[in-house]
Amino acid sequence: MTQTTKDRIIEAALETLKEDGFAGTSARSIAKRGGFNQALIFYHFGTVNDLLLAALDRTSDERMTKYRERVEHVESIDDAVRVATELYREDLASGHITVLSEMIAGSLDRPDLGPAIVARLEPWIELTEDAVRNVLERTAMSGLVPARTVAYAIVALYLGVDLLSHLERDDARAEALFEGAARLGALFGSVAQ
Amino acid sequence: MTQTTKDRIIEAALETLKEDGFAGTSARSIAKRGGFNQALIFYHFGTVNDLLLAALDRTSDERMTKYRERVEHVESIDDAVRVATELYREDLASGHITVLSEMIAGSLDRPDLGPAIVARLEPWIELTEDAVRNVLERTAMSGLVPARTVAYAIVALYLGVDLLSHLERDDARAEALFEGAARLGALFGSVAQ
Amino acid sequence: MTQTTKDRIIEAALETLKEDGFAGTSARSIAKRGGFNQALIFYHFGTVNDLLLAALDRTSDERMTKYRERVEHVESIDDAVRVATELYREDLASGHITVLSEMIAGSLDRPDLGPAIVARLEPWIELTEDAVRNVLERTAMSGLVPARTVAYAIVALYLGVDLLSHLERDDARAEALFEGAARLGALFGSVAQ
Amino acid sequence: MTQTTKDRIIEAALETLKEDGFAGTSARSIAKRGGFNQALIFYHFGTVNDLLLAALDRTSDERMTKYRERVEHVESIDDAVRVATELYREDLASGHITVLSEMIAGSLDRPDLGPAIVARLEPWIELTEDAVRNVLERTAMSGLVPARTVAYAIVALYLGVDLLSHLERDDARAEALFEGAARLGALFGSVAQ
DNA sequence: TATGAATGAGTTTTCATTCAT
DNA sequence: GATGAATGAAAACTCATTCAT
Repeated sequence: MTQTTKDRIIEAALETLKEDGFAGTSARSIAKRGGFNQALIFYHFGTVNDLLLAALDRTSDERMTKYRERVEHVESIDDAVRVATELYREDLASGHITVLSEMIAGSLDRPDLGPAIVARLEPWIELTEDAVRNVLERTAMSGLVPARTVAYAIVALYLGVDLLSHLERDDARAEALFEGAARLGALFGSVAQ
Repeated sequence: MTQTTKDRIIEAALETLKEDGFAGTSARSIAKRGGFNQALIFYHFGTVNDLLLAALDRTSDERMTKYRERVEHVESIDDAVRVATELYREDLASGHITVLSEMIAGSLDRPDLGPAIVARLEPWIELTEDAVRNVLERTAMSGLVPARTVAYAIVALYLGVDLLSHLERDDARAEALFEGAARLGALFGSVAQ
Repeated sequence: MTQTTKDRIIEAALETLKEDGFAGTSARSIAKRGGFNQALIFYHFGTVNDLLLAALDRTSDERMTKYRERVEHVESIDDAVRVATELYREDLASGHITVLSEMIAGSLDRPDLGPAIVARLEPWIELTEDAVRNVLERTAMSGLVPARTVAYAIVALYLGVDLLSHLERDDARAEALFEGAARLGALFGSVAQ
Repeated sequence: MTQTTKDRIIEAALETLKEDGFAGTSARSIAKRGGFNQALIFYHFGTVNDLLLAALDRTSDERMTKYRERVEHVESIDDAVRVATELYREDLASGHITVLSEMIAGSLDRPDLGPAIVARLEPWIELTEDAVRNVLERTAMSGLVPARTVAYAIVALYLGVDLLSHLERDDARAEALFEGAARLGALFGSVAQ
């Protein structure tokens, strides 16, 4: 299947976001990287913002599919930690984390982008909520704490870890965190079951 | 005591950061808000970056003092959650959260700011580590998981929550999270002691 | 043939260089004189430096063509002095001298411009060297002094005279110098042949 | 004898001119190098321009004294070339050439500096004229060409060589020129006497 | 669809100079 | 004499966006 122009533009935007960061991602830099005319961006997407959102949607959709597949089969805390670790590593390798961090960070103070980003975060919280509910029910821990709040905490934690790894340009601490979580998960698992 | 010009500039920078966000914080906008000449910033701070870092240091120092006082007396999980909640609310009210979020987010892809921010984050992780170690020791849970990793997770979570609240311009979810933590804390407290 | 925008910009730059001097030649002043937007300069030339060099190349190329034509037929010292005088007068009238002087002077302590200027001077030294060699050979004076050194001296002298005329805003002394050269040339010519 | 503040400022200006070039010589950079307050420049010299001229006068006066001593005893073309070569080398070593070049180049298009520079050049032309006349008379060549014009040519040549050496950051060609002059001088000397 | 050209508003930073103390 | 603070104007350059073709 031939790649449409819109696709080419979105891909150039994603690459630019990964390589140059949000601040380095301008109509000019995207067009240069993609080898097309600046104006094409405005023809196809109207504004740079809209292109950026489309690009975020692109990676998010891809990742969301993968996440759904895996999360469905999570049954225990052990499972949950293992799957989360795997997905995190994939996110990191694919650059999805970079794009997400850059977009969130870059959108913080842009009234035109912020709300759109928030909306795009919601499905992730819901997905996480499903998984949390799954685990809580099976481990007879439901009722202790609302699944929604736990999900929110997990997403917030994920986001914070992303930002910090990104800032430090080092994910050693994130890895240590996942390891710690694995150990705790094992412990709780044995207690809770 | 009369306020020095440097103070006035720092305060204008903080206000601008709070009101207009990182992207809206330029030499021009700061000077306009503070009612002084743009060039004065460069006279006193050399670069905009340096002013921004000085401003961040200013709020951070103030908060750090408060945090230290309170964290010292934390002895139980209950304590820890209660103090964290209080401090979070103060952070929110004072605007410190806004400034911190904006600075971290804005610095993500600025090679000149990023490392400086990372360095400024370290004392917070250490402070948290002390508190965590305190609690772990007193609740006979040390050894389960390294205090440093827990501290890192807490700071990352705090950061993530800040960013999300900031993005949503609503802290209801953060409040729910603290409430949930209080409940969990109570539960664990009774178990662990 | 219609004039391209690049041409318009180059011409505005040359005019500004002639009227306002190197120090007075900024993106703003060029754009104002040419009646176009400042940003157009950066769109077409990337930097002000590059525009300035393009402008210098423009006049230099024009003059170089003329010089080559005339220098080819130089056979005697008389010829040489006569042609040099004519060319100098044309240079003066066309403003080429002004542009050259301004660019050289202005580039003295600009590490980004200096080397580019030096490179652009070389062809002129070579052209002069050819002419000098021509004359030396025909007048049986070769061997006395290296043609290259004489060429260097002539270019340096030309440059010095340009600067001084420019500084004084008066070329009477330059004219006197050419007259003196003519007289000397006649004398030497009769001796050397 | 203690050094006056004016002296300190002038020296700082000269050093800055030598190290940073004309464009790098601002009130701020001079003050920084000299370790005094910017405003002191304006207190003592009124404007930066006036300080620069005072600095030029300082080196020029020093060199002029030296030149006069040596030029007085010039009697032959050989002498003239030898003395000129020595003085040039001293000028180069002392940095006087740098200051002179920078000032002339920098003043080209500044209506406030240009004329002042021209005035300061005149004594040098006169000094050269004396030397030329000396030599011409003793070598029975007077009448061939006006001493004044020859002097003008020599000064222009000197200036051109300075600028070119300065631009190239290499004085090899200037040295070659002096050598060539020495050879020619020897030849002419033998013919003319 | 696509593009090269064009623009107005914005950025950080540096400048010579002034002024109150 | 000397200084720290302050200022208005200017510099080069980048931005998202528009427009005619």
